[in-house]
Amino acid sequence: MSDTPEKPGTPDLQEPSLDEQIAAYQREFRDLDPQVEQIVSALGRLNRRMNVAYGRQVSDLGISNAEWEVLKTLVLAGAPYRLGPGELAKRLGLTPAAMTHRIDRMAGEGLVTRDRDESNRVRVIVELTDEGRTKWLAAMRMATDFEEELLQDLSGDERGVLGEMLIRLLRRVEHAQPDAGGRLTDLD
Amino acid sequence: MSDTPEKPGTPDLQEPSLDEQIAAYQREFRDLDPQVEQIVSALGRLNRRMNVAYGRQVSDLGISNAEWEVLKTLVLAGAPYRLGPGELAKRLGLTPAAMTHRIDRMAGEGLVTRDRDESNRVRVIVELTDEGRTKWLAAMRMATDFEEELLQDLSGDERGVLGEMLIRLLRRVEHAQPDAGGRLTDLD
DNA sequence: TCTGAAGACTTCAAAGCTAAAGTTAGAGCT
DNA sequence: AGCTCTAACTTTAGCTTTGAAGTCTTCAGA
Repeated sequence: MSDTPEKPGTPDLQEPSLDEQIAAYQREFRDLDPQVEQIVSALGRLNRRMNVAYGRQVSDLGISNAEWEVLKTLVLAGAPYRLGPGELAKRLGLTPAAMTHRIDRMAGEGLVTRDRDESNRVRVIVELTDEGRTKWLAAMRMATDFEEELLQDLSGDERGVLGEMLIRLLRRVEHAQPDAGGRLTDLD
Repeated sequence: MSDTPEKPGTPDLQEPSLDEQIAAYQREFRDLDPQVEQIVSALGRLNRRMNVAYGRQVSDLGISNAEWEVLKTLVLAGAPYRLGPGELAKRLGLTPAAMTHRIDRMAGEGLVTRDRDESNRVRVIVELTDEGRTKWLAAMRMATDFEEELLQDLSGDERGVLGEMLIRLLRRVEHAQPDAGGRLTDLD
């Protein structure tokens, strides 16, 4: 009964420290480059933690991380904040089937509307509602506060350097085409 | 018919470029710090792409990303590569229920064994099989090759700087305790 | 105009996860 | 011994996602 009090839905996550982990890997796998491993593992852990943090924040608004992703995508499309399910699915990396269900829920919650395109009745138009936009804005404020806090220890120069390096890595992964050898391709 | 030929299970993922995305956000949200946004978005995208890449690689070994996580955790525990379901669940950030099912599958595939602890029959011991260890090793080789390729453009010095900065960020997120205000907490 | 084909979702069945409700073994009292 | 409590899984019900199989336009040809 003394353990960390957490919101349900978020198990505890007890990992060995990064240093311990790298040391253990080196014992088991001689060829490991500890510097590379440090970067890769830190990236992975950072992301996990960040996603949890985002999830908790937006849950206070009554939405899930998944729903927030949809809101962001619609806002990014620009006014009038409309996209078809297929396009949404592509940008979010989901199957169209999953998108259908997600839109169902969100429409039920009043975050978006779903209508047939009258000029081409095969198409469907998903549009952000005012409520959806309001929630997006609130989530955005919380997220940017959190992100600023996260980067607090880095100076402006350091941030520039970090951003530049990450973008170089990103380019390497994004530009790598789906290839025969099974390396370097996209999506989660 | 002309689109990228991909393995099934991995939708296309068509996002706007990072620059476009940041520009769009600035139009919609005045307070945005583009430098922060660049770092955060790049982190997120990098991780998505990397996870997909890992997933494709290990699928060639007939295992899923989820199974590979379990193999890694067992190996990290060190010889004789044993852990209980509860401990595994904590380290992987899963519920015990999910762990039970995952172990079921993996035991069925011969990657691990599941036995009751004779000295304390409430406990269960999950142990890596030789086959499991072999697959872990093969996956590890593919992963490290991929990671080395990913970091190819960074010099040794740059890698050091990057790693150090990421660890500083990680510390900030990991040390932040689950708190009342709903910020900075853990798990995926 | 009718037919066939393609495109854009939607529906359906099955996989994998979470939350909550069991089970069962070991521990501490009385 | 007998009881109750707790710990460590397992089981059950319900979601969310995927892959595959529809359904319903629209368009191009015959």
